[in-house]
Order: sequence, then structure tokens, then C-alpha cells
Amino acid sequence: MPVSNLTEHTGYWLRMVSNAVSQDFARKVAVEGVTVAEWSFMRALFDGDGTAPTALADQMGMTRGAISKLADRLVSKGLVSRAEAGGRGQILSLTPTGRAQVPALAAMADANEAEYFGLLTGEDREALGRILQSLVERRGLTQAPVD
Amino acid sequence: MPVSNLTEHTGYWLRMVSNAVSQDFARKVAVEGVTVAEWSFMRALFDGDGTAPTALADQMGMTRGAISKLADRLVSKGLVSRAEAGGRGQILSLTPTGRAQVPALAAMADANEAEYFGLLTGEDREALGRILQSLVERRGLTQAPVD
DNA sequence: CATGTGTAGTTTACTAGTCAACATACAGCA
DNA sequence: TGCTGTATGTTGACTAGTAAACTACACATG
Repeated sequence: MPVSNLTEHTGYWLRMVSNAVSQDFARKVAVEGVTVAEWSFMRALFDGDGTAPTALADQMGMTRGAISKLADRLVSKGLVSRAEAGGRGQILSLTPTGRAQVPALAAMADANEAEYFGLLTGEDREALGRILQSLVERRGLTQAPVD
Repeated sequence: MPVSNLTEHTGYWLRMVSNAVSQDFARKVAVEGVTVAEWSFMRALFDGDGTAPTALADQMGMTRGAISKLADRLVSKGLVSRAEAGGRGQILSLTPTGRAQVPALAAMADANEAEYFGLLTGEDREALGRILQSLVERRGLTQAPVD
């Protein structure tokens, strides 16, 4: 049975670039004292303030357990608040402090994006986006990436 | 300060696809009782049998500590063997059993590749590979992806 | 010869997830 | 009215990595 060379796989290059982009970004946000998962969580609340933990878990592709702990951390940092919502339900929102931190983090995301994809010609960047989005659509992917 | 939309970032789509590809692959190899890191480790030894742990760590972009533990696991599964190489040095190799398992795992990698990138036209697949490799080159990336 | 230094692999403490068991609170319904 | 089912969030045991301290050895040098 023949063993194919890893570097013949598009997936190999995809992962290589993806990991580099993401590790660089993690290093950047760490300066602000935030992890990528925390940023992702905050970014989701920035648009959809007042979201239930379970909904967030679906959106972020994490377990409810993970969200529960992530929320604990963010609450204890004073960036997120929990409010009761009848029964066991709860509603998560950004605190003013948390909300105020989002733009700086978003700027870091923009910078990271530019650092990598700014190297491409407009044409290549457009093609890359188009091809990736077509894969997302055809495979029916729904989980927003976290890490 | 404006907060850009995440989905405007190429990195968002890149990560989304990359995560899906990799999680699918992890599920596949789990059937063979192997993790992706273990597969990666075995695949590296398949070509470069008799590699030192530190060299492997560099190649895989993991710490020496991680390699040490990964090797422990693989040795206890009987897939990898350690040999002394003067001083504290050691040499890692696949056992016959380990080597014999590689083709089946490689076939899974091929299948996963096909499941995603086989959806693209030849032209798009070629473009995707070319663009990703140009990013790897321009950013000087060297770490083979693991997870 | 003795000793200091560099390098290799291991270990320990920690982090951030998963999974599965759990407790709780409501909703529908006999 | 009270019972049962279902969904929600939390917890504990576990996994797989990192970072950094530690250990063991080889070798150069005074």
C-alpha cells in the first residue's frame, strides 16, 4: 500500500497557515490579557448582547461546560455579566468595561489579518476567500472558529 | 473606533475550514485508536526513522516535554521504540507494528483530503494550494502542522 | 585531573478544553 | 394538583498540551 506524501495534501498547507495565523493572533491578544476563546466570546456578545450560554455554545462550537467555565473567568475579570432569565436560564452580556475593550481587540484582529493576507494580490485574496467560503457552504459548516 | 465584522476576515474562513477538516480527520483516526498528534509523530518516523526527540519537536512544532510524553504513549502501545544513542541521546523508530499501521492511516488522510478538496474544481484546488504555499514561503513558516 | 558549561530528555505545575453525571426548574398533561 | 419529561447550567474526572525547573551526561578548558 503506497503512503502518500503529506505535502501533497492541500489540508497540510491549510493547517500550516491557519495555525500560524492563529498562534500569532493568540500572542497579540495575550498582551491585552485575553485568550482567543475569551475574545471570541466577547465578540459574539458585542453583537448579540444578552445571549444564553447554550446558544453561545452552539455558535462557538464548544460544550456547555466550556462556556460555563469561560463565563466564570470573564465574569471574574469583570468583562461579562450574568443575569437570570427565568428558571435556570441566564443571559450573558458584556459589562461596560468588556464592551470598551472590544475595539482594541478588533484592531488586533485586523492587524493580524493584514499581516498575513495583505501579502497577497487583491486577486489572490479574493480567490482565497471565495474558495474557502464555497467549501464552507458545500460542507454545510456552521461552527464559527474559536481557537 | 469601528469594530470590523469577523466574517470579513479571510482568517475567519480559513480557520473555519481548517478546523472542520482537522476535526473530521481526528474522528477518522480515532477509529484506529490513534490521535492526530500520534499519527503525525508516526508519519515523521516513517520517512525519517531513527530521529532524535529534539529534532522531532522542532519539526512538529511541539515542546520537548510534549514529545517525551507522546513517545511514552506510543512506546506503551508498541508502535514506537526508543534506542540509546550515546550519552542522554536517544533515537526513535517505528516498530514493525507501528510501521505496518502507517498505510492505513495514510489512506484515511487521503480520504479526508478528497472529502473536502475533491469538491473543488481542479483549477480552484490548484489555486488554493498555490496561494497557501506562497503564504508559507513569504512568512517563512516551517512548523509542520500537527493538530 | 577537576570543573564548569551546554545540551538532551524528563518531570511538575498549570491551563483549557471534553464528556458525562448531576441538580434544578419549568411545561405539559392526566 | 401533582407527576413526569426535558432542557439548562454546573461540576468532577480526565486529556493533552505548555513552560520552566530539574537531572544526567559529554566535553572543553584551566
